Amino acid sequence: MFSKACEYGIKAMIYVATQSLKGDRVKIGDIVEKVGSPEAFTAKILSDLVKNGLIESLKGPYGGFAIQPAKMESIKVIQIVSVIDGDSIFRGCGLGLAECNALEPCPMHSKFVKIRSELKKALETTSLLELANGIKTGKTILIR
Amino acid sequence: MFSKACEYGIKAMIYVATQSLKGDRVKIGDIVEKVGSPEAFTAKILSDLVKNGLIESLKGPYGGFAIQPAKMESIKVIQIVSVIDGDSIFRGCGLGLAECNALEPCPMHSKFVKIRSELKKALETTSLLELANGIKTGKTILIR
DNA sequence: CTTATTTGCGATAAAATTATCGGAAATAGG
DNA sequence: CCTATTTCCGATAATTTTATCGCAAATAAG
Repeated sequence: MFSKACEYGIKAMIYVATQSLKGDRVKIGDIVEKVGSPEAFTAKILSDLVKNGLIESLKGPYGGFAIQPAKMESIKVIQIVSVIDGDSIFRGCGLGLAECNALEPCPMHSKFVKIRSELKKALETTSLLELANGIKTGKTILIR
Repeated sequence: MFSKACEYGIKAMIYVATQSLKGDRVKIGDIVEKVGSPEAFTAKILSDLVKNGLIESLKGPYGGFAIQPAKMESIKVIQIVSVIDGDSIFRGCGLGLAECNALEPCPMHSKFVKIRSELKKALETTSLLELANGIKTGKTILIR
């Protein structure tokens, strides 16, 4: 469904959020330990998310990554996915046609329309805060 | 969503089905022209589908690929997908956890459960005959 | 200003996916 | 049998994705 990069990015964002809720900045080594992802690769992805304003970073000692708690409610999963994987999951054709719409649909089009819109809706309505709270309360996990 | 290999495989199966409904065998060159996929790669995929009994092939002159019309109703898209991409779309965790279930869920688990089961259901209930008929009647297209 | 720390970034490498090539095996027809 | 045709199959190549490495840039603290 998502690329590895996207999976890592979402999980990293969630972990940083849980620590930012406690007022802690986190460094990359910390993140990858808690998320189970490769360090340099994850750093690249986070760098991308920084550029897109979804997370902030600070270099040097006492530096690391953080997300302002006030923003966590408004940051939705779809934004993270869009930055890393683009919008092909929602917009692209399930069978790879260059163009595919109700007028000239691929054979699976009608079957996919509903599923895609539900996926999009789920990602649009799920906030980072909600996901971070799941981890905080121990209801969900980031690694296994 | 699906791999390129899977997209090609599904479209090739649909095209072969439309021709088999007319009693025609089709060769690989014919298929890739109608489906817009690379020849040798598509041949590999079809070979895989032959091994798994979803389509039959015949070598030599007047040979090619065919699907018995009587089987088209019982061949569901999920079988094609399973042969080519496996079942990770239905069974795997959306965030890549090795194990992820209602007891120890990833943060997105509850959001994905419904979408995945609907996707699975759609693929389970969509038959090759149905898709081939869409092409036959001109309601859907395979290439663009 | 110097040092230690940490992200940023470009180059590179490894692995997976997608794609091509050449020839072997099968088969229909003359 | 011989030939033409077509799938099958192993090797290889190209591309994309995933991952690593080394060093530059920034920054906090003494």
